[in-house]
Amino acid sequence: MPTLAHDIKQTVPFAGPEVEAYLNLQRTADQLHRQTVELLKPHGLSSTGYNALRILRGAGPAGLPCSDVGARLVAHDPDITRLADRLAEAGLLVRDRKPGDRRVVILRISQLGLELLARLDPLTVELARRQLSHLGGAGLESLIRLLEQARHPPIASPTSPSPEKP
Amino acid sequence: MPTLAHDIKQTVPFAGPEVEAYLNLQRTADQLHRQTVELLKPHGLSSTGYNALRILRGAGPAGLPCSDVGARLVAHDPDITRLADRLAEAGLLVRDRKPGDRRVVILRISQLGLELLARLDPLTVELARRQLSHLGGAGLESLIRLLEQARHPPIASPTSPSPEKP
DNA sequence: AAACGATATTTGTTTAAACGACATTCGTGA
DNA sequence: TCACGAATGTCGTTTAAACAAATATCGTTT
Repeated sequence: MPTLAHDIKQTVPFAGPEVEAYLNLQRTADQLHRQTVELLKPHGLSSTGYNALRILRGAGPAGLPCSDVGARLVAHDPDITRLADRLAEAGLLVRDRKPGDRRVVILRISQLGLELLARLDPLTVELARRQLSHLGGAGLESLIRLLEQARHPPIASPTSPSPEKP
Repeated sequence: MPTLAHDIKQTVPFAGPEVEAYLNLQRTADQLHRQTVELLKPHGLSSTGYNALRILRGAGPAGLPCSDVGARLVAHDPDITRLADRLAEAGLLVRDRKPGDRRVVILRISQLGLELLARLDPLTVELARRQLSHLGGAGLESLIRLLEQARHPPIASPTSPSPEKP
């Protein structure tokens, strides 16, 4: 008779509203993300690739170093090299060495990449609307505010253990 | 002079609140998820594995078929076989054939698995609190409600294209 | 009971993410 | 100018996710 399991069993449903919110967040994000992946798949693009191309479009013809692209991605990808490999092979971006600093590689979106984004943007915008418009204007604003707030905890980076806890 | 890119550039910042909410959702979920992955890593467990074990604990000694576990996971994993392989090899669960129906494989959490969860639960709960408690009780309830609402659009599955749009 | 379709899991293969080691280049200071 | 440390990418390898095909079992019908 494992009292361990028995004790825990009691607390299973939800260990407080924070855990419930966390699980809802992951579940919802995953569900919506999968729909985006499905939308992008027939165009031969991953969601990471799509995000990278949008970042590069935002950077304009000046392009952006690999590291900057990696830092701005929603899911920080430490391996931009291979991501850029695939996008370059598909002709969606171009790679150049930075004139002043030969360490950095500048990524620029190509005309083909711009055209692909121009085709994809209406689709992803429409998808987001189908997914979320029923929350209403006030609901969306509230959700946005709460999510931003969640990403910015008041103190002490949550990854590092609290320095004292006697 | 690519007017295509130029036109789009205007609309880049955010194509409406739904897109802004979507990106915030993905960004926030990814940030919090990575912290959970970091927390679990030293214990040799992936977040999917951790979720699967919690589902099995909730199922009790009766266990649960593979397919049921897959359906209840936050990120529906179509490949439970290999997930169960790893967890079984680590001694965290046991596999049995269902007596009445030899097609289905019943997964049961082991004593070792229960003990691991008992050690991990306080850590994940504390992490969730560090991540989200600053939203406050009202904020958390509001967030939970909005996320649940987001997962349940009023009509027409968002994955299938709307049947008519002339 | 033999055959058919449905269900549940396994297996093989491709693809991408994760992690670490390595190489190149730059800036700085002896 | 030479050496040293930091910054930036690249590459090799391990691990897991994604997808399709194959296998085994069941329930039902003929």
